Formats: sequence, structure tokens, C-alpha cells
Amino acid sequence: MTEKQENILIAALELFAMEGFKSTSTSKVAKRAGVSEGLIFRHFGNKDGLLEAILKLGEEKARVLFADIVLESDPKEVIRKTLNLGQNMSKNPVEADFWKLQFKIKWEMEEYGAHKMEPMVMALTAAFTKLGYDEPDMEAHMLLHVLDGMAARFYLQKDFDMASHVTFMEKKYGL
Amino acid sequence: MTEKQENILIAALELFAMEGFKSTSTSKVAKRAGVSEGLIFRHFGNKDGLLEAILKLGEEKARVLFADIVLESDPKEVIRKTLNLGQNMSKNPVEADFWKLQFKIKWEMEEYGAHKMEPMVMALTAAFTKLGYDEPDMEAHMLLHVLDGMAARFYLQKDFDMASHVTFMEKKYGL
Amino acid sequence: MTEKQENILIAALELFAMEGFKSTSTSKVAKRAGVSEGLIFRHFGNKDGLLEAILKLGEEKARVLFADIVLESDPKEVIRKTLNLGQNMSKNPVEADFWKLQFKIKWEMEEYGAHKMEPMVMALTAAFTKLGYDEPDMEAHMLLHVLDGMAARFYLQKDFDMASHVTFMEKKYGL
Amino acid sequence: MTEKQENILIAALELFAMEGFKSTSTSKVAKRAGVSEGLIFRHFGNKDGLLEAILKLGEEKARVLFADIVLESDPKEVIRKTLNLGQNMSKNPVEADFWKLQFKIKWEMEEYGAHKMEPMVMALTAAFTKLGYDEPDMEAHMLLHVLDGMAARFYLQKDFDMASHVTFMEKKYGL
DNA sequence: TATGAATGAGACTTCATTCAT
DNA sequence: CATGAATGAAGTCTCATTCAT
Repeated sequence: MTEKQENILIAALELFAMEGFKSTSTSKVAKRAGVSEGLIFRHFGNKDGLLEAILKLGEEKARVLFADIVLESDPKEVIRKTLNLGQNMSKNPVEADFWKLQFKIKWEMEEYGAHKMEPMVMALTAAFTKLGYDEPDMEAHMLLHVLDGMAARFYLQKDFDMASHVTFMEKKYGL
Repeated sequence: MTEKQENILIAALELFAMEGFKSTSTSKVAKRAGVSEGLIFRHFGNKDGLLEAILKLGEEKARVLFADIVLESDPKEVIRKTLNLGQNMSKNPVEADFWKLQFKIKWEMEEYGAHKMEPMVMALTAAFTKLGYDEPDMEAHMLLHVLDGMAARFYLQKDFDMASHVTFMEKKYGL
Repeated sequence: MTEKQENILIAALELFAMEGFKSTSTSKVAKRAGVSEGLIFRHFGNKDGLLEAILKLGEEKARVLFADIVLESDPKEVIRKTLNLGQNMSKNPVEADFWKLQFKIKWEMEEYGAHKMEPMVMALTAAFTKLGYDEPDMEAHMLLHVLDGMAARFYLQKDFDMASHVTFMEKKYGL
Repeated sequence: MTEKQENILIAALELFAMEGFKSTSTSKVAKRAGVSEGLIFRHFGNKDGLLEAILKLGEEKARVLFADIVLESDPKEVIRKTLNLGQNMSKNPVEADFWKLQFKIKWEMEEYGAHKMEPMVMALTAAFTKLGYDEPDMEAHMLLHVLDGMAARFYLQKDFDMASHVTFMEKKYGL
């Protein structure tokens, strides 16, 4: 991938995350990337292709992030790491934009992408099973729902204090 | 409010909820409402005005729905009713669209609208306090986050079984 | 003419004079006149009809103003009164708008309306003849051109001092 | 400046001069220029930007035309050249449109643009001073007012004979 | 006489996409 | 590979005018 291609991807990511996919024009992307508008189409075919490229990168990142959890054998550690995903999602600006876009785009594309979370569900279910929870599968989903809810607030409410909520959850799970 | 005005609001609600605000053209709204496009602007000023009108109606509905919870004195009942909000949000199609739009629009407008939930937070905090929970405030927020997460799945994943998740939560709270 | 009709005429006059005919919408006129938009069309047929009605009133006013000059027998007095037309054109706001509109509309309608000035040309030509000027007809036109030029500045340049220019002209004509 | 850009400018100039700025639609301009409507906005931002571009060119032309007068040292020649400005303003159609637009636009924009004439006022004042006129400054303005008045008639009254009026003025100034 | 809801044509503008260079 | 001029379709919005009440 050339440098210009990368510039386009980063510019598009930032803009899509900030203003949404539909509201971001290809010309804005080109301008921010310091690139001619035509180049976007040469490299990515069309605007949807650009989005796909970004989302594909996102999945890659997710896989990496999830791998650490899925491969963890200590069940408490699985839960702890899951709860701390949120922290990881905001480490640096590019990273943060990636994750924000994932959440945002769900509502623009009208699909939850449940399959992407499948490994996490499995890992968490296994963990809750080991810990003797009654309905480990439901428990796993509940945890993910909480995370979803916190992420929404984190990305949409400037003064939201994610850390304290994570700490609270950790206590609940006896970590 | 004339009949055509109402037609516009309903058509817009449906379309905004389905395709998003930005992706829905005023001409589509007009067509679906069986009305000339200009009429939208006569009545609502501009496209944003149309959205505002819908959201204002939504707040009205939320107030009504929340009132029942806020006025409840039995703490367990408060929690139970909160958990069942989701059910109410999908009773009839118009109702469902209203609520879906609330969730969807947050991401297009980049604001969480925390103040709207304030009464719910207070009611839940009070309930958890009465029930002797350790950190009732955090507990309240957690419950709302779960709801948020479930709502997202409900609206975005066609085969999501909300009921079983609600039942699971009720059991967790000993209801 | 009913009161509402008059309100419409005055509102339209003000707006046409301020913003121009094309740039003034009938709805703005209706609003300023405190009248429904439909009423304009009931009374004046269409927007052009409204303009015509105003211009007709303007011609009336011009006739009255010119009469005093045309009937004057003292040639110096004819010139003096002509030079002071400008002063009369700004006595009260409605009057001022009337005259401003006359000047403005010439450029929107692409016609000078030379015939309206014919009586003035005749009166001035007669006056300059009596005073023994060489080419009284050209002299008359020149005076009117100066007036035109001064009017343009008066209406378009806020700080233009019409009076001193009139005084200067009077001196030139030995008045 | 590409050829199409120039086509747009010329088409717009002609139409604005003929029908006025407000009354000329961008689609008409595009059609006359043999260009897609969007191109206007790509090059000039918006309709106002198009007008500005034309007026800027106009100022350029004015500067050139005025330079010849301002640099003239013979006072009689200054006056003669000023009086003959009108002739220059109608040499070729594009030129004529430029000047007509200058006059027309004053009334649509509600500003006289006095500063643009400042060099001319200075040059004429100096000339009249050298020739020993009593109030050279007022004299200068009067001459410009006459020119303004003649220009209005020239552009709005098809059969107006500018030449004879200019000749008359020259005689008055003893040229 | 008077209202104001309603319309349809057309205004200005944006934007994804193509293409000659 | 890269540009940016150019397009056509579609978007938001305005406005003169009509019409039922």
C-alpha cells in the first residue's frame, strides 16, 4: 500500500468517524488526504469500496485485540480483559476513530455484525462456565451489552468517565 | 396539525428510522406522504426542522413512558418496568420507529442526550438504594447500559430475542 | 381602496425599493402588510400587477410634482424648482421609497421611460430659450442628466450631501 | 483560466447585463456557455462568486481606462477624454456589457462604489483647478453626474444619441 | 372579502464518478 | 500512478400562484 493510499484511508477514517459516512464527501476526503479526488476512485473503485477497505482494516484490528482474550485460559482474566477493551479503544486517535466508526456504522448500515463478536461470545461463555455461572451464555451477552452501552456513551458524551464504570464492573465480577 | 402535516411526520419518521436522516431525501418523504415537496418546507421550515418536530414528539412519548416508572414506589417494580421498556418500544410499528430513531440519531448528531435519561437515573438510583445495593448510582447506569446494548441488537439484528434477555436480567435482580 | 390594499401597496413599495422587485417575494410583502398571501393576488392579479399599481401611483405623484414646474412662467424659477426636485423626493420615507423605486426599476425593466420626462424637457427647454441659451434643448437634457446622476448617488451612497451639489448648480445657473 | 471558465464568464456577463443578476439563473448561464451547471460552482463557488469574478475583471478594465486619463497632464485633454469614456464603453459588445453591468449592478447591490471613482475625481479636480474654475471639486462631480445620467439613458433607451450630447458638453467646456 | 394550506416549477448547490492529460 | 476539469443526477429549498373554506 503506497503512502497516498494510506493517507486516503486515514483521512477517510477520521472523517467517517467524525461526520458519518453519508455526510462525508469524497472531495473532503481527498482534500484532507492531500490527494486528487480521482485517486480515491482509482484505488478503491468507489466510495463504498473506500468504506469497505477501512472496515476490513478494522476487522483486522479487532481480530488482534480479540486474540489476546480468546487465547486466555484464566476465566477471570478473560472477563477483566474484555472489560478493558474499552480502554484500548481510545489509546491513540487513529485507534479511537476506528472503533468509533465501527459503532457508528452499524446504524448507518443497519446490521449488527453479530458474527464478528462470535469469538468473544464463545470465550466469555467458556469463562462464565468455568466460574460456575448459571446461564453462562446469557451472562456473556449481558457483559457485551454493557460494554456496548458504555462505548456509546464514551464516544458520544464528552465528559463520560469510562474508567470508573469499568472498575465498578470488575468489582461486580469479583476481580 | 392538519392531516397532511401528520402524514409528513409519519412518513419522515419511518424513513429516517429505516435509512437514516442524512440518507433520506425530502423528496422521498414527500412522495411517501403523498404530498408536494414544498409542503414540508412550509410546515417545518427545513429538513432539520422536520427532524426536530419528530424528536420533540419522541421526547413527549418518552416522558409518558418514563412517568410510569418515576412515579413507582416499589423499588423492584421500578427495575422490572425499566427492563420492560424495550417491550413497550416495539408494540406497534410507529412506536418502534420512534424508538429506533432515537437510538440511531444519537450517532448522526454526535450527542448522547444524557439529560433526557436523568429522571430514569434518579428513579433507578433510588430503587437500588432502597434495595441496599452498594453503589446504587453505578448500578443504575449499568442497567441502562445493558438496556442500550440490547436495544442496539434488537433494532439491528432481525432475529434477536429480546424477551429471553430481559427474563435473564429479571432473574439476576431477583424479580 | 380598502385599508388592506393600501397596506399591501406600502409594504410592497418599501420592499421593492429596498431589495428590488425580483428579490422581494410576495410572501414577504404579505407578512409585512399583515395580510394573507392570497389577498395580494385577489387584488392585484399577480406580482407584476402589484408593481404596476405602485408605479401608476408613482406616475400620479410625478405628475403633481411636475405640474408645479410646468406651470411656472419665470424661467429661472423653472430651473430652480427642477434642481430642488431632489429635495422633495426625500421629504418623508414613503415619498423617498417611491422615487428610489422609480430609479431602481428602470434597470430591472430595461426601459428609461423617456416619455414620462417629456413635460419636464419641454418646460426646461422653454426656460433656457427665454434665458437666451444657445442650445436650450441640449441644455435641458444636461440638467436632467445631472439630476439623474445626483439621484443615483443620493439613493446609493449614504453620506452623499445632495444639498451642497444643488447649491452649486444654482450658482452655475445664476440663481 | 480554461476555455470553459471563460465561456462561463462571458455567458454570465451577457445575461447579467441583459436581465440582471437576480433574474438570471445559473442554469441559463450554463446552457449559454455550453457547460454543465455544476461546473459554475466548481470554478466560482457559488452564484455570488461568479458575479464577483466578473466585477473584478470589470475593475481591471476600469483601471486601464482610467489610467489614460489620470496620467494626462493637459487639463482640457483630461476633460475631453472623460467625456469620451462613454464612447469607449460601447466599442464592442463584450465591452458594452461590462459597463452596462457596472451601472445596473449598483442598484441591485445598493452601493455606489464611490471609491472606484476616486482617481477620476482627483484627476478632474486637478484639471478644473488648472483651468481656474471656482469650485473645481464640485465641478468634477458635476461632470461625473452628467456622465452617469447619459450612461443611464444610453443603456436603457435604444435610440439615445450619446454622441451629440458629448459634443454639446465639449462645447460647454470650450474644447 | 379574506385566509392559509397546497402545489409545481424551477432556483441554487452538492456530489459521486468519469476521463483526457 | 496521479491530476483536476467536467458531468449528470439528485438534493435542499423558494416562490408565484391556485383553491377550498
